[in-house]
Amino acid sequence: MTENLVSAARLAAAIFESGLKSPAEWEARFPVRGLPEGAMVTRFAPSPTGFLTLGNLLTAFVDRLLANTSGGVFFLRLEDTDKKRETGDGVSGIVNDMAAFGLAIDEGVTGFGTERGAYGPYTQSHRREIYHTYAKALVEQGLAYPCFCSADDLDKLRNEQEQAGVNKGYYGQWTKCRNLSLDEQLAHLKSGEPYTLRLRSPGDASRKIFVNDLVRGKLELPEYDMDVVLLKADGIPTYHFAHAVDDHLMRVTHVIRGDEWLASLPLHAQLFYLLGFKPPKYAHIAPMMKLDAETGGKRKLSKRKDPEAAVGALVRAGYPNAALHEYLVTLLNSSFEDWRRANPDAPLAKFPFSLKKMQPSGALFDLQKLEDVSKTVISRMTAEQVYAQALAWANAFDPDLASLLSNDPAYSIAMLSIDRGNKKPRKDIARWGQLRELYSYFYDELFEPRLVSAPEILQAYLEVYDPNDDKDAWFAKIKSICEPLGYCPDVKTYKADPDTWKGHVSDVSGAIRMAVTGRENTPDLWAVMRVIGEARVRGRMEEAM
RNA sequence: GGCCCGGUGGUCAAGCGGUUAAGACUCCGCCCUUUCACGGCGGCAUCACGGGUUCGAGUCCCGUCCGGGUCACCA
Repeated sequence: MTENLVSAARLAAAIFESGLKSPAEWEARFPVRGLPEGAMVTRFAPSPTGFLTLGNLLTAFVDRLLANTSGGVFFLRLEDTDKKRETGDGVSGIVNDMAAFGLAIDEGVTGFGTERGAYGPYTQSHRREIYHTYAKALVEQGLAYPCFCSADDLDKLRNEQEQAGVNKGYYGQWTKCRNLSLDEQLAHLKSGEPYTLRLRSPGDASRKIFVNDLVRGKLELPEYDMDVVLLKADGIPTYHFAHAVDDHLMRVTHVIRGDEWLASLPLHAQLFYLLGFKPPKYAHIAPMMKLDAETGGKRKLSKRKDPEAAVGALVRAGYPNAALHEYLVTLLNSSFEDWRRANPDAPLAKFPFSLKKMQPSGALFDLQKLEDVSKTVISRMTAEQVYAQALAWANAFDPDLASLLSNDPAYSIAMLSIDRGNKKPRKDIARWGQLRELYSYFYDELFEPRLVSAPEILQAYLEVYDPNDDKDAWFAKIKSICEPLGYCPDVKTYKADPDTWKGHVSDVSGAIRMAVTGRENTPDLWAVMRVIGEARVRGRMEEAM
C-alpha cells in the first residue's frame, strides 16, 4: 500500500509542474461563503459561443430567481475549455444579451476579459493551476493516471466494441493504460508523447446509485464505471472535472442545467466523492422546444434555426423585459398565472417559485402566448411607464419614432393614456416595435389619409362637431346625425329590421374614425379626437371628403 | 443498440386512488358595447395503447408503442 503511494507520488511529480499550491491552500483562499442559512449560490456557465436564445436563458433565469428568493448569489462563469470552438470574443454577446434581458449578476464575468468577485477567476481557461492542483492530488492517491492512447487508438477501440456489441467507452478490460507499471508510465512520459489524464474509476455499472434531482426527484442510475478524461492533452480540464472543481471552490449550492446533463450525474457524484467535495444540489431542467416545420416534431430551440427566439431579436422586437420574465415563469411554474391573477401588482420576486413544480419535459416556445402575456403586462403599465420604455426602445432601434415621441412628451403621454388606467385597460401593444404602426395617426408625419365612401356623414358631423363636448355629448351628436342620413342610431333596432336602414351608428362612427385616423381599429374615438385636437380633426375630415 | 427520462385537448398545463378531468393561450360561436377594444358566457379530451392491482385508476404495477437525452481529449 505504501509502496503504491510512493509510486503514485513519483508519477504525480513526473506529470505536474512543481510549485503547485495544495488543495488546502485553495480551500483557504475560497472559503465557504458567509451566507445565511438557506441562501442559494447559483451560476450560469455557458461556453462563449456568441449570443443566447430564450431557451439558453431559461436556466440563467431560474438561477437568478433562486438566488433572489433565497437571498443568495448568482454569478456568470465562462466555460471556455474547448479551444477548438474558440471564436474570439464569444463573451460580449452573452453579457450583452443577459443585460438586455435584465438578468443582473452578482459576480463573475462582466465582459471580454473583465470580471469581478472574490471567487475567481471566473473564466476556466485562467484556472489551469487550480485544476492541476486537484488533478495532482488525485494522481497521488492513485485515482488518476496518464493515458497515452491516441485518437486512432480510441477509434479502434470503439470499433472493436461496436463489433463485439458491447458498450463503448474506456472502462474495465478496455482500459489499456490503466494498469501500466510506473516504469512504463515514466518511460512514456519521458518520450514526450501526448497524453491525457484519466480517472481511475472505482465504479461498477452493475451497481445502482441513487441521486436526487430537484425537478425529477429520486433517480436510480447505474454507477459510473468509465475512466473519463479529466485533463486533455493540452492540460485543460474537461467539463466534468472543471464542474466539480469550480462549483466546489466557488461554493455553488445549486446547479441548474439542461437535462442533457442528467446522464452524467453518476459521474459527477463520483467525482465529488473522490475529490472529497460536498456535492451541490442539482436541478436538470428540460430545454425549451420548438415545433419543427419540416418534421412536424418537437426539437430543441436552436440559435441557427430559430432566430426569432434569440434574445437579441426579442429585445429588438421590443418585448419588455417584464413580459419576457413573466412568460418564462409561466412556462416554469404554471401556477404562476393563478398567482398573478390574485396578485396583479406584486413584484415577480414575491412569487413562490418552486423547482418541484416544473414539468420534466420540454415546453414549446409559444410566440402567441408571449404576445398575450406581453399585452397584459403593458396594459397594466401607466402611460408614463409606457412612454419611458417605448422611448428607450425607440432611441435604440427607431430614432425617427423616438424624436416623434419626445418632441412633445405631454402629447405622447396623452396619446398613451387612452383606454389605460381603468379596470379594463386596452390590450393592444405587445411590443414596442408595434407602436409606430398602431399609433401612427397621432403624428402628421406618419398619418396616411384614406378616402371615405360616405362623405355626407363627415359633412353632417362637421356641422355639429364641438371639440369641447364630453363623451356623452359627443356620442349624442353621432347619434343625432344618423337618422337624417338613413342610418339607425340604435344597433338593436337596426338588427330587428336591417333592410330599412343604410346601416347603423357603427357605420357612422366608423366613417369618422376612418377619416380622422385612417383606421378601422383604434382606441376610443372620442378620446383620440380630444388628443389630436380640433385642427387635425377638421383638416383630416375635409381632406377625406 | 445499452442506459436514463418523459407521454393529460392545437399549445402551456392542474391533478398525486373516488373531481361534472381546473385554469391560461389559440380557434369558433354568442352576449355586452356609440366605435375599436376590454370583458363575460359557451364549444373544442375515448387522460398514448394493452393488461393487471383495487369496491373504485390520468393517478399504483407490468408490457407495448411513441418522443427526448446520453454513451467524445464538446460543453
